[in-house]
Amino acid sequence: MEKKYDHKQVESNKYEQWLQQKLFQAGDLKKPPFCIVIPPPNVTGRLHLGHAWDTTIQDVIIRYKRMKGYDALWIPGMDHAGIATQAKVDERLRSQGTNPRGMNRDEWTKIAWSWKEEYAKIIRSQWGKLGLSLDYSREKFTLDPDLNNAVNEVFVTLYNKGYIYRGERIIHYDPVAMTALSNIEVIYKEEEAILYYLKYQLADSNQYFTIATTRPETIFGDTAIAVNPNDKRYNQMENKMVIIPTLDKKIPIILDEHADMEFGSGVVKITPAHDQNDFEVGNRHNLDRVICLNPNGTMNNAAGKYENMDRFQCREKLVNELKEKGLLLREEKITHSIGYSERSNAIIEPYLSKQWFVKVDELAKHTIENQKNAKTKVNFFPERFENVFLNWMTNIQDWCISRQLWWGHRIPAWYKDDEIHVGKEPPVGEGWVQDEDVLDTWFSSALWPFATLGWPQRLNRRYFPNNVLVTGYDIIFFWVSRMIFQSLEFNNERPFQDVLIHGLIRDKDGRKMSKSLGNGVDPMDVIDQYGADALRFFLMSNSSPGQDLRYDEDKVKAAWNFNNKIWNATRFVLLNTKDFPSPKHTFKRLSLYDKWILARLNETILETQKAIENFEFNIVCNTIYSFVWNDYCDWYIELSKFNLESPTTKSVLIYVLTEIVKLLHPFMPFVTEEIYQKFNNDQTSIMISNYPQYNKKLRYKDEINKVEKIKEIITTIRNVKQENKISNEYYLINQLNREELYLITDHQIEIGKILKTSFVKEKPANMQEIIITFAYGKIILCYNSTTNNNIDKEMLQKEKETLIESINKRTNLLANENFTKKAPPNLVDSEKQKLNEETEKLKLIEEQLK
RNA sequence: GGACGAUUAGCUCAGUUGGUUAGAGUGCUACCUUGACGUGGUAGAGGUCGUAGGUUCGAGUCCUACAUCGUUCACCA
Repeated sequence: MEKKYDHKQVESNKYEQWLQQKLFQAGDLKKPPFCIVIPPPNVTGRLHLGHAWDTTIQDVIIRYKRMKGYDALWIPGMDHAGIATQAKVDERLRSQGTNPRGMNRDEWTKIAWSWKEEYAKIIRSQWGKLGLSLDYSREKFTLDPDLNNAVNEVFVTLYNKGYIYRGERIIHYDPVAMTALSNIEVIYKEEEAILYYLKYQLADSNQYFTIATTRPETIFGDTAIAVNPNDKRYNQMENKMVIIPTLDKKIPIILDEHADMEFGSGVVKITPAHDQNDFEVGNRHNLDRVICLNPNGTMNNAAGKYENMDRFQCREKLVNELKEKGLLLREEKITHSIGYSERSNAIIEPYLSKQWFVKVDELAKHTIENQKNAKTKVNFFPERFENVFLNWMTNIQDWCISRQLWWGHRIPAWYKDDEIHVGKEPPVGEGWVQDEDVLDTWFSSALWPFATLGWPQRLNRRYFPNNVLVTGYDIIFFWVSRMIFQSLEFNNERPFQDVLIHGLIRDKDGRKMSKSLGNGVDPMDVIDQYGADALRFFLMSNSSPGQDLRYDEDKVKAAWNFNNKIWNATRFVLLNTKDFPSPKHTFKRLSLYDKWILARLNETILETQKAIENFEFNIVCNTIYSFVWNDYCDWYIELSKFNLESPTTKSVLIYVLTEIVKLLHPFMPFVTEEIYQKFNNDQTSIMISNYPQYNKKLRYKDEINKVEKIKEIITTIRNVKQENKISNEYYLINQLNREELYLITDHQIEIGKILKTSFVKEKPANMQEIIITFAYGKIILCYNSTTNNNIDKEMLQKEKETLIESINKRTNLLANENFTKKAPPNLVDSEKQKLNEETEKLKLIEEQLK
């Protein structure tokens, strides 16, 4: 074995072997089922650290459950990611000199599919590097034919129920991706903008209104101006006409509550085709809807001479014209929020168009109702995210699902004149034309937990509902909520019992990782440098449920160091158990230390078990880490060195190490497999070994106390030795109380070896002494020095002071009847005992100070 | 404006249902190179737990208010 841990060597080939042995494949019907479906990554690119985190959590759960005896199924898959992928494919085509929109749809789609295959390969290889135990025999893609069938089934059913409708509405329109978006695909940012005050002249007088707008180019879509019916300044002017600035067009003055008397001049322009509120005003007053923008973000013929000019260029030119004509009264800086497209980052335009929508209120009601039933609800971890979810569900708006793209599930609707046919199959007869649009990607993702399990043909109920879904809080609205309401609607059941929500990965300075900041970290680079085990252990041990995680390379290094520590512990065990593995394993005549480490292991298993079931992986990692490093390596291995010829010691060394690698396997699959194989005769994988189990019989409370006492004595002596700068020539005299006296006498050989000294009966001549005080007696340290031992006195004095302080505190506490009456009795007892010990110790110290 | 989260050691973070000397990693200081590991070992310094009140025998933990940072929803002519 190499002295330095080599992650590249250890991690190579293992994944292929696991695959070959079909260890990731589920389906053993004798075992209880357990199922997770992966949140399908987009086929737009490579996996990032967020994916690594998300999937590692799932792999930990799956590997743990598999070792616990479950038929653990983890279904892999990928998402077609409509807008994002189409943009990437287009970008590539353009860079090759092809205009993607000039292609025919089928040709383009072929290219998109080859893109998909290309990236699917990359993603699969990255999953492999991470060590994810995915059952590839069940892999799905959101555009697969069976998924398409599920999508159509859902669309047609909801349409027939009246939950899906087509209508002309104001939607969020992305002029770069040239498609409609749902409201949650818009990201609002607070920004400074200019509020332009425009002069709307009355048609038949010199009087005018001052109207403020941040989007002057939309005046071409104005069809009225509105004042509040209660506004005495203007309400008598209803139905009079005003002239749109720069245009020779008259529009009426209307009375509507929408106009806020307090805001600006109290008069607002109404642009029904480019503003949600105005659209509603328009409906109330039967106003025309004038669209003044083309789908690509340029002005249309309603803008007259500005036709075909970009919307922002038009704004600039128009403002100049208004200025020249004296129609711009003033400009004012304001901050307001501007909507950007989540995908293309283009400024969103509210736009009147005919789109498909899901009417969500009934579905939402059902979902909210279901959350009140403890037996059928989806359990959120951490719980607080349930409120976030319910809050959104309560205020939900209809979901715009049509997208003007080529990459996606085409809407199963056909038109012929005024007729419409919605169905899984095209209508018979001539002249029908299918809707050009596709569905929102999330429409298909929403079916993921059951569409991947054979729905609607035959839903595999064995794995449904899924046991747990793992995802980040950023997609609760996009995905989690939609999976829940669709599953309740179509299966009358939750899609998963539990949903585990994690945070986002940030950079070392707490900033979001993003392409534009260039602060992203490629998990494959990290794996190359430190190994997947180190990356995984870093991710799992440094995060707490629902909280964001800062990426810190130093912490990955620390995880690597842990790897190296285990590796070298293994080296030690192997070097010293050459005749093992053999059938000679024995736990006969266990020593005090053997019992101690077995009991500590047992405690570790118990804590691990408890925490892992609660998804508290940081606790699991830290518990195992400290057991391995502080108990097994620092103490047990050190102590074992004085007893290495004993087969029992060898057996315990191997046994505990084997249990350690099993405990760690879900977190660090590669190195644990490597080590497990070194002690495993039959060559079966650690993946299918049994996860360590707590054993009530191995508590050895007495032995734990004894060893903890020995550790305390050793540590205290080391401390005194260092504080007093005592060289290695020193001796100890045991003057402890009876019980402890014998404890130390029984083990004085190894204690002496560890402390590099020995016990003597009397102080050797010419030596000075320091008395080390414990609650249970004293040990005298004899040392060879010409210096006086004032330091010793100072130390004692200091110790005395803190002791007195503590004794006073405790005495007061115990004198307080409220405490002794109300506090739990065991607490009161332990306080009394501590007080006794402290008083004893104080006596001894005072004696010495005399 | 509503809701949620964060505020604990120099830094990054844990801290279960309140239990009395608040933990880890990293960094820092001193010492140690006897074969598991110097990517290590040993010992140590370092915190009035954001502020102010309150409940309680007892508060980092529960309640109220405030402050700072962040997230999110809504509004935005």
